[in-house]
Amino acid sequence: MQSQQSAPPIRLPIATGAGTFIATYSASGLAELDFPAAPGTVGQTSAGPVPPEVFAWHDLTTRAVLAVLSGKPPALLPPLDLTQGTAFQQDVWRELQSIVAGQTRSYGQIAAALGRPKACRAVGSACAANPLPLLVPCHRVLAAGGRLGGFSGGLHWKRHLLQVEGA
DNA sequence: TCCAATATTATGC
DNA sequence: GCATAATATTGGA
Repeated sequence: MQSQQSAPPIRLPIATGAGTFIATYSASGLAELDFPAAPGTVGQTSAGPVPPEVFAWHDLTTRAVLAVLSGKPPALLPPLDLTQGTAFQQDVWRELQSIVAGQTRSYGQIAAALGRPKACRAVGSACAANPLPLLVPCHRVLAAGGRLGGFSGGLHWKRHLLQVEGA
């Protein structure tokens, strides 16, 4: 890369009934989505003008997040920038997006779908590194036997999301 | 290159 | 149910 940083990440808040999420956009699309942190902590949202592209992405992201929180699949998603993870992680995230709302799969199932049936633990690590919870439905991945595994940002989110989806 | 950690799973008690 | 071993992938020293 050149020494010039012409495209710094842009952070925008998403206000929902459950709190304010923070969406981070790169030059390629939505790069990260954070759960509401401390109450009142909106974080450093980007100052200055927001590029038209990002503004359009943020509109799609906002609607998608609100839809998922309501237990409905997002009708349209902004371009996702998943170039930060390893090849294995990107493979896992791509597999997660194929899970339909209301359906659940186990870490072992995801691992098997990737051709590594014994990589269940690695799949869990990949999910933990998922920068886009909700949009990449890591909350629909359970441990064997239908037990809840873990979840970044708190298990209560995972439980709530599964409940509204009827899973 | 080696070591330790992990959002798992299977087995044994 | 709880404890233990095994397995794949990652990140840091």
